[in-house]
Amino acid sequence: MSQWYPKKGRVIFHVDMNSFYASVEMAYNPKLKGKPLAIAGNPEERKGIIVTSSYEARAKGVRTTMQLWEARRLCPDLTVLRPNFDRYRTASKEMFQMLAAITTCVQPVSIDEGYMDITGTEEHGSPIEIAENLQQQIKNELDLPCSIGIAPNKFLAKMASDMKKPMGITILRKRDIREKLWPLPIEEMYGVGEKTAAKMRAIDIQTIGDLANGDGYQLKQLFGINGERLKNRANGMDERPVDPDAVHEFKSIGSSQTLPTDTVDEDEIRQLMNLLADNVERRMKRKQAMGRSIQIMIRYYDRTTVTRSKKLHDYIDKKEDILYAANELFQKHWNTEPIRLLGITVQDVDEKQNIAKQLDLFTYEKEAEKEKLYTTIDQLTQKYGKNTFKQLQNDTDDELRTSFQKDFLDDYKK
DNA sequence: TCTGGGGTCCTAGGACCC
DNA sequence: TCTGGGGTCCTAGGACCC
Repeated sequence: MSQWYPKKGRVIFHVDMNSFYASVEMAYNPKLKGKPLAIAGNPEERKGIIVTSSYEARAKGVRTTMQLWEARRLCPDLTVLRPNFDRYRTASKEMFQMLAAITTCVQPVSIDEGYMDITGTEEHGSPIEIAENLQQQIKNELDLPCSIGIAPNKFLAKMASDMKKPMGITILRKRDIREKLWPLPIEEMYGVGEKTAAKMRAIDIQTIGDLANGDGYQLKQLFGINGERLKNRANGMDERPVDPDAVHEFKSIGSSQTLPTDTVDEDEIRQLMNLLADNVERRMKRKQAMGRSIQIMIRYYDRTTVTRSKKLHDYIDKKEDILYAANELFQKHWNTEPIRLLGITVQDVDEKQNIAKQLDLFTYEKEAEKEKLYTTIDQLTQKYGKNTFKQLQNDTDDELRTSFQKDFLDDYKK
């Protein structure tokens, strides 16, 4: 007979900073508090889009990705600041330290949000007490608002943190799903974007509840593995662990930039490629990383975008190597039409220390192999004398013969 | 006078090997 | 002697998220 165990669920937090960049600026300069504030790119260079805005600005209709001129039209007294990433990184670091003081099982997802698995941290209090204390601490010490979702898994915690902003704490248990999650329109589900939402509405899935009760076969046909996954999540199922190491396992480092105006000028293009390679090198140095694939992105005047990539023979991290590989791809694939944006990304990235380990292992294996082969050669030489190499040529053991020929035979003859 | 810049994950076809 | 099917790598593109 199988024994009945009480099901021991997890307790997951999703901590989400509210309008993070704008809030950091307000904490830095309290005179901005209570005013409509937006962080935006350079208005002179057609990159003037809203990155983040304060709740006061949102109340006037200002939205992320909106053109700056449009935001100003909706909200004439809008204060606009350029992003100050160093400031945001510093605040982010301090925030994550507060999370880490509660549990080491913290997974940063982006600069302003992260998951925590607080299962088994009862000494800090009940989940709600922990959340309330954490939220207050972030508010008191950093002057920053956040929302916290509490749930048995990552997906539900993420959805929960979205339900009450700013400064919300929301619990979303399995038994709350029907009432709190299912009525939401399908596009509010994490993982469902514009395209997927449109496709779902076309098959009459309007809410998360419709998805939860949708035809699994049809969803699989239409969306593949993602259809199954989304349906499971809509039913509150998500086994993904909170992974504190994920943040170190980054896979690519890139830089891209939109030109002030579309161009075919090769000097201008060269200058930009140079700048991008510089950015990538700097960020790779900062992360102590190297990579062995290179990708370029060309967005043309009409916004059609191509990416071209190439696997390299060696790991690279130097600007000259990045630039050389990127230029090669660019020369080969540019169709000479006016360019709007260029990007360079180094992929297959790993931390230097890991690469060193891989190389060490590789070298070690080579050495061991070599040792083994020398021993074999010695034995063969004893047996065949001068005819050893002739014997090897005729050896029917393909693997052995090619190994000898390729790597070591010449060496040994000397 | 549209739509930035940083990423991740998934799919799909062709090459190549067994 | 014209043929199966599986696995992995490489490349390109698309969807999504913040």
